[in-house]
Amino acid sequence: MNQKVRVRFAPSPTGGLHLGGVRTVLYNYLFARSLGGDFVLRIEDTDQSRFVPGAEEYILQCLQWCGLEPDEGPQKPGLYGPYRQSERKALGFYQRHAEALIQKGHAYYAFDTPTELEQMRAAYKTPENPSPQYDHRLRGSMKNSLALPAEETRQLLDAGTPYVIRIKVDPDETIGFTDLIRGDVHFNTSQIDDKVLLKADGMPTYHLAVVVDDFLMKITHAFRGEEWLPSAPVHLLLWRWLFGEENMPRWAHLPLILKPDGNGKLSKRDGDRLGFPVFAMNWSDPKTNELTKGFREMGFLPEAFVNMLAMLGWNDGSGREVFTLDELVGAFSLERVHKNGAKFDFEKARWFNHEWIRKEPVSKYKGLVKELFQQQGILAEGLPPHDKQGKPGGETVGGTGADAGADAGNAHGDLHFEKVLELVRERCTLLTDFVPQSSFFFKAPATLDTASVLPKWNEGKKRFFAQLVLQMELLHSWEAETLEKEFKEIAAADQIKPGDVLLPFRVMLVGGKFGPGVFEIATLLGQAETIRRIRHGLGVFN
RNA sequence: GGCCCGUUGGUCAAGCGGUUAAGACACCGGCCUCUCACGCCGGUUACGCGAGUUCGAUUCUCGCACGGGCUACCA
Repeated sequence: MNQKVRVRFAPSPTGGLHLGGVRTVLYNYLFARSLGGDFVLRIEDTDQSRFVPGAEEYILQCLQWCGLEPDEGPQKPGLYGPYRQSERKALGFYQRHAEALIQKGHAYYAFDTPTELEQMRAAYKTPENPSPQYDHRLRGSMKNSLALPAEETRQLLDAGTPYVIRIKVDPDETIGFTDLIRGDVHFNTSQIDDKVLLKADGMPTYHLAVVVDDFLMKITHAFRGEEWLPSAPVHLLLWRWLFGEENMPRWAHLPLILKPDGNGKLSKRDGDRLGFPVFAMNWSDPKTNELTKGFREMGFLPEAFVNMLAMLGWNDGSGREVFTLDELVGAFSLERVHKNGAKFDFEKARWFNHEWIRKEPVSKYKGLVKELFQQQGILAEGLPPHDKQGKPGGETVGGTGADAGADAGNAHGDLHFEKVLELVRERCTLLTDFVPQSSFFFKAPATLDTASVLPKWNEGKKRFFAQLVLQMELLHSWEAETLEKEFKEIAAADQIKPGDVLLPFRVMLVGGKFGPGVFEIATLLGQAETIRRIRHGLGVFN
């Protein structure tokens, strides 16, 4: 009754970790945390043909990135190991239970070869029944221990003939269970086929493994995608015969995440096609070397990714959308999980990220942004950027302004770097946006948007900027307010509307028509660099 | 084909017998403004269809339609 809540995420190590997979983890996690339960990671590597090296480590890294780390798993064994099904198979966990089912008359040996199965399907296929099943109707005419004389079965077994073990589902019974999300669900056993439980290689299929492992690992609540609903009756039967239906975990079949356009469930292909990630992190297939982009590398904050996923199929009813993981733990309830699938909307995902970039302290992600700058060659570790550009040492202004502070590699530079991020963050949707939005702070623009300036460029403006440079050089304080005041005074003296020279000023500093307020920019740029850029701009425009 | 699940604006969704049917994203106007963004104001767009139950159905029931999932020695 009052047993401890235990949930599990049981992925197959076959490739990248899909959005839907992460959401399943998330709901598992939220449910377990909110009830003080355990969250277990179990690796379902029973299909050798689909096993991909590195996939397990990758999954773990994804969970770490998302902040959804399991309490137990292959790398953190608890009392219910091992946590890889291949290892559990080696211990005979599954074979034993499959045999037990045969003893009880609920399973049987089947010797049909893959070719024979194909032949059967071809032979019985009709327009009304396009996919004939190996079931109570057909098993009598197949090669199995139910149809064959006992003697022949023994001989086949003794001869080492490859076999599988199939569940024996008897017809005409209605079985059902109460799904935590969907309510009562019923099935008629006449529709259920004799699924393979143990494969010829001795590995269990998902059906046997999930039941045996959930029992052995004392799983109390099992979440999985809706695509599993049709096989739930098989699992229910297995529970009934093996461990008792009353011990079966409560099931919760989660709605699917669908393609944004058209219909069907979201696949990696859709992401490639529509230009957005589907995997949590970059995944490169070891066989094909094909690289698939992940949300992380695309510039998403894990907090935003998780938040977005949580809202895809659940909400707290209040209209609130932005939640931290801890807040989600507090607010989450299975009753409010939707039944219907949701089309994935990348725009909305971007919006969540934007919210999080604005919400989090920049210190939380400045390291990531710094890396992006370094990748682009805009910032080098430990080197003041302007020096790196080969400015003559003598020209370096000691102690004042941006030059001394632009080095993001030391404490002082760090502060400057944070100020820059602070200034541009609200126009960044993805972390990668910081590069185009603020690289001009560290590297003078390579080209200036002359098209926006030249048509209206004249002698008056030329004079104004020459005057501005002179005045700036005399300034002892370098703050946005005084700058703006100075700027406007010169304009007034020259009978120029400030609005007319603001845009050229901006273009000189950043290269184009974008960015935060010009005086804020100039402040962070520093006196020397600002003057330098104005001079350069004058050279270009004249 | 069969079985199962689902169906509120373009998308995510609130609603749980009586509402002018929330809100968010997107979109379209406007304001703010040195640019871009933010912010603010405003706008377009929805209960799949048909029966029933009821004084009254978006809400309950049943059909239909549509969408989705499954139908492997894959998970």
